[in-house]
This record gives sequence, structure tokens and C-alpha cells, in this order.
Amino acid sequence: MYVDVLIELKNKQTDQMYTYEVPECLKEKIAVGKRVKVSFNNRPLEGFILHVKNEIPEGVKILPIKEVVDEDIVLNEELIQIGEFIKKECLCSLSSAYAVMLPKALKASDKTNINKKYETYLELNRSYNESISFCTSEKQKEVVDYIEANEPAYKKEANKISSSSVATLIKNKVVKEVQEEIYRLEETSVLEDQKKILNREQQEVYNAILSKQNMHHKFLLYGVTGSGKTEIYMQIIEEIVKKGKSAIVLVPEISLTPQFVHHFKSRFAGLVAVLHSGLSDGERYDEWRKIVRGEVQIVIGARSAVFAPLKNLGIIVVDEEHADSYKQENNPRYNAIDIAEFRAEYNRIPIVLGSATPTLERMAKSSKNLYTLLTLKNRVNHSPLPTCTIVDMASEVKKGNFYLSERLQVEMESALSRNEQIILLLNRRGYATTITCGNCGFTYKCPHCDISLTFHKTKNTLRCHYCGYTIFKTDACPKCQTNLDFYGYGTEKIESFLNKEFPEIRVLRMDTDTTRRKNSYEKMIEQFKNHEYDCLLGTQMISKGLDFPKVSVVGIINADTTLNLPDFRSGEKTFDLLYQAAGRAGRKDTLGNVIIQTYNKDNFILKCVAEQDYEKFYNYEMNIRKKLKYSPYYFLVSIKVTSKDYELCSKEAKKTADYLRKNLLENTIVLGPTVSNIFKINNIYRFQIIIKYRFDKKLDETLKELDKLFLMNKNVNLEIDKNPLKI
DNA sequence: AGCACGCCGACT
DNA sequence: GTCGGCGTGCTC
Repeated sequence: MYVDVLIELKNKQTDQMYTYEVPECLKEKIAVGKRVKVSFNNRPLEGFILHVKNEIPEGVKILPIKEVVDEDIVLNEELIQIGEFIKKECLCSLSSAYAVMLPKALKASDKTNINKKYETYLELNRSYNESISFCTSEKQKEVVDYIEANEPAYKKEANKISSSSVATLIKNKVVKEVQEEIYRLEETSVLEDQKKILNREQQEVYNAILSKQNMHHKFLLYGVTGSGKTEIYMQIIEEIVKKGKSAIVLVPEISLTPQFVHHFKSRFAGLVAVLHSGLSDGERYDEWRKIVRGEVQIVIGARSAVFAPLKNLGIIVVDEEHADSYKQENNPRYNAIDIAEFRAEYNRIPIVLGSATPTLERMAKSSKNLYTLLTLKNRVNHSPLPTCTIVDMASEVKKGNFYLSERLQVEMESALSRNEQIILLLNRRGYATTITCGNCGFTYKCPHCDISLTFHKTKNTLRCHYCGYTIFKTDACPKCQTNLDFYGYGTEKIESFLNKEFPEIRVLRMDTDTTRRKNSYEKMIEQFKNHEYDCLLGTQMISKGLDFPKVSVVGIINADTTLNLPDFRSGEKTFDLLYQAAGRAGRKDTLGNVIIQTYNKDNFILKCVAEQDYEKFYNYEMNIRKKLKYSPYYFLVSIKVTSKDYELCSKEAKKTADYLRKNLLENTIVLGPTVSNIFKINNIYRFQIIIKYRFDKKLDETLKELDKLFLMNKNVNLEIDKNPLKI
């Protein structure tokens, strides 16, 4: 008996099966999907069994397996196929695909040492029925009485009476120890969560989805903020669970707040496992085992929860489908939504992708009937959408208002006088330096790609990192002739400004700096909800999924920061962010008021936000994407060539672009190479090439070949990102 | 990935 | 003469 083993090494040189012999004594334990310990090139390593067979390849030496690690199968048939899918999509090794899918405790790695946790109980040894007579002291008697009353009793508690007596009783076999596996996360008692009655619109969505519950079907649920999507998800899942089937709910990490989890846990007590980044390795392992053993039927989690090995899957829900956190930003760069769709098809079940601002890609697919579009046009309690006002900061600056416009100040004061709360949103400017005029708001854009140019200080140039278009930076603004050195400001600056100018406002600042500590995010949200503060000032992390009934004013301090990001999706991202933030205003009985401050008062996207008109935005943006050949009209691939050696990097990037131009079809566009957005990280230079294509049957093969060519070259590295969310 | 193997320079 | 530098190649 022989097995093909996939070794834990993640590099592509060893991305193949190695055959090992199974010793007679281990035959019983062998199964596809279990881990084994082997010797590989004189090193102790682990690997997965992927095939069992009886023949051996010729001309290779065969070593025996040393040990079978697992009792239970780690990679079931579905997970094995998901791994293959990731390998193909992300052009990565199979090993790194499985490594990204599994919790640390179950990865193939000689070093993992995360164990099950046990609780020790004590029981009386029944064969020593007259046990009491064996007790030689008062203390021992006391311990035996305690155990008898609480059997099986916690050893921890018995030890409190007298640990030495407990030890003696165990030694004399009067009492026996029983080990029981326990989970690190205990089910917390939760408040009642009332099932709500669906309105007609919600009911229609509910019916549509459930009508396809026994087949593969893709839904795009487009529902305005506050239209009650979560309630629909819960009621659908209730039906699915009743039939004995299971469900996966994916949410962006940021939505995985106690508030959100609470709804599910109280509605489905004891049936929910939650996977989020805050879990320790041990906790994650425990949640995973609950899933494998079928003890839970619902898994809620961020990106990696899409790999949850639930049996008898009945539905997959992806909330906030437009969130870019579903894509992993390091290798392997998988998109959890692609995996979710793979699993939905594999299991022949429906998948629901929900959003108030669907991505253009999926909205476009729905118009081609690749998704069934379901729409929720109304908010559940018919609370009106907030009013939105655009304020021209260019004229405010002339009045001396750099941060807060007159209008916003007035609205803030009136909210405070009514004892209501305020949210101020300021997106930290992106890592790329774009040059903006502090007087009129002018930003340099590439005439070919319609994205902001990035400033390169060393050469005093402005470059388009899509196509390489380059100009020299001028000292004066080309539009209004004033000084062009305006780098913007962050939340910290606004906080100190507010403290100085409006000392009566209690300001809570929230950004990655103030929420770094564990649980501080939740704590702050709770504090703001309890009205310990009047004003929540923060970056985009405060714009999603939060429900503050007393907030009546939302101020967007500088809408241009996202608008000017050097990315072709900057318009879409701006619309998403501002629309979601606006949705925070006036959620119950207060009428919301949203003030958008900008230097681009005539910007069409901001107008769409102000009118809260997704369709208008969609049509406008689709038109631009079509004209400039961006997604969803063209598919994109981003290729990064990186090296410590600048000259070599530049040379190899050029060679790569030439290679692509020669090997890809004629209609495919290859842009670059150009220096990457951040062109030097840790002394490693980065060049970038962008491929735009519609149909190119040679693409996959060409990329694979290219990848192989770069394997030989140790001084230059290649990164391929298919369908990147950020370029 | 890492470890052996091998081929060169500096040193007791 | 030997110790150790790291470039190259292979791993069931």
C-alpha cells in the first residue's frame, strides 16, 4: 500500500505528489485527507494524503510513513476540490492553498502543536462500593461526600477542599478521573431576539429565495440601507435549518460586531459557530471541530469562514457583497465570493449576495441574468432617507473655514441642542501621494486612464501608475495659480481642532490608531451608543453596519480623499462609502441630515450620493468603464515585478511586458511596465503591468509559463493578481 | 524551504 | 593543510 503525499512546503518547486510506503501497522489509519509525518530530504515534515494506491512509480526511492497524525479526516472531498480551485485561480501551489483554508491547528506543519482542551472530572469508583470506609481522614471523607453530591464533579472544585486528599483517593482507586474534551468558547447567555414580521417587499424576496432552496441559484439582493436584509437572512436560514441543512453567512470583519452576532446567537441558540480574527488559535480550532462534528448548523464569519467544512450545506449568504475585504490581499489572493460561488455550485444550493451598493460587476451580471436581481426599495419602518447637502469647500476656505463649513457647524449645534448625536467621517488619505490644490481642490489626472497621478518626490514628477504617463510637477496650481502643496489632514488634526474650538462637544475619535487594542472597537461603539459622547469622529470603519438611533447629523469632512485615490474604482468606492455613511443618519425617528464637504461640488458621483440614487450612479459609472475599458467590460490582471535591484527589476518588467504582448491575443491590452503605486517597500522596488482583456484563451497558459520562467530567477520576484480590487 | 555538496579564500 | 564562506540542486 502506497500513498501520494502533498508536502507542507509551500513553494512551487515541491508542488507535486511524493509517494510513500505505508507500513503494515499504519494501514488501518490511512485515509485521503489525513495528515502524515514523513521524512523528506532528511527533514521531518508533514503532508496530506491525497491518493491511496498499490503501484509505485519507477526509479525513485520510496520511504515509509512515520506516523498518521489525525484520527479524523481534515480535508474532505469538497475541501480538496476547493484547494485545486484556489491553485488554478491564484496560480499558487496546492500546499499554500490548503494552508490558507485551514485553521492553524490543522495545517500540515511539523510545528503545529495546538491541542484539544480537557476538563477533568472525578467519579466514585463503583467497584469499591463501600468507598467511605477506605477514607483515612476527615478531609478525604469530605471530598468523597462532595463528589457523591455533584457527580461527576469538577476536579478543580474538589481540589479546593484538599488537593492532597484528592490525589490520595485517586492513588487508592477510591475515586477515578474522567477526562472530557471541552470547547474554549462557552455559549454566552444572550437576550431574547424577537422575530420580526416581514413587510410585503421582504416577503417577496424571502419567497423568491426559498423557492430555489433545492437547486443551485445565484441571487443579488439590492436593498437600500435599513431595508431589513438581515431579518430576511435569518428567516430564510431558519427554514433551511429546520430541514436539517446548514448555512454559511459571510460578513466583512468590521460588521462582525457583538450586535450582529447577538441577533443570530439568540435566534439560533447553540447552533451557531462564529469565526473572526479575534479568536485565538485554540478557540478557532474548537469552533472548527464543532462544525466538522455537525454540532452547529450555522457559521458566521469573515473571509476565511467560507472554508467552513459544514456538511449538508443548504445556503450561502454573503452580506455587504461590495466590501473589498472578501479578497485576501496577500498570497494566495483568493476572493471569498468566488469560493462561495464554487461551493454553492458544488452543493447545488442557492447563494445570496446582498448589498445597498452592489458592485458594478455583479449588477452588470444581473442584467445579463447571471444573477437574479431582488430589490428592496423601502426602509422597514418607512423612515425617510436622510437629506444630503453638498458644500463647496473652495468658497469656505475663503471664509477661513478649513475643516468645518458654516453649514456643518450650524447643523452640529442644532443637533446638540436637541440632544442628538453627530458622526464625522474623514477618510485618511491613501498611502499614495496625490497632489491636491488647497485652494480650489484641483487634482492632476491621467488623460488616458482617468485616475489621479501619483507624486514621486525624488524626480518631482507626477505619474500614472496604470499606463506610465508622466509630467513634471508645477509649483502653482494650473487651475487657480495658487500654491500646490496641500497634503491634507487626518482625524487627529480634526480632533484637536474640535477640542479647541468646540470644547463643549464630547468627541470620540475612532481610527486604526485608537482601536488597535483588543475589544477597544466594541467598547467605543458601546460608549457612543450610551451617549457618553456627542460626536463620533473616525475613518471609514465607522461607516458600516452600525445602528445609532440618536445620530441625526453625518458630516463628510472631505469627500475628495477617496474620490482622488489613484484607482479606477475610486468613484465606486466614494459612492459606497458616502452612501453607507449617509445611511447612518436618522435611522429611527430622527430625520437625518448629511453634509458632504468637497472641492468638487459639481462632481457627478457626489450628486448621485446627495440624491441617494444608485441607478443614476450605476449608469454614469458604467459608461466611463466602457469608454476606458475597465471592469466589468474588461477583465483585469495586475502583475508586479519586484526586486532589490532597481535596474534588474526595470529590465525584467520590460521583458515581461514584451513577453505578454507577444503571447497574448491581439485584442488584449498590456499596459506598462510602470513603477508601482508605492514603488519601493523595504528597499524592494516594484514595477507593475496591467492586462486588460475580454476573452483571451491564451491568458491562463501564458501566465503559467511566465510564472515558471520567474521561478528560475532568484533575484526577481513575480506576483500575479487576477481580478484585483485595488491596483 | 532548507540541507548537502562542492568549490574557493584566509588562517593556525 | 583545514575551516568555513555561500552558490547550486534536490527532495518520494
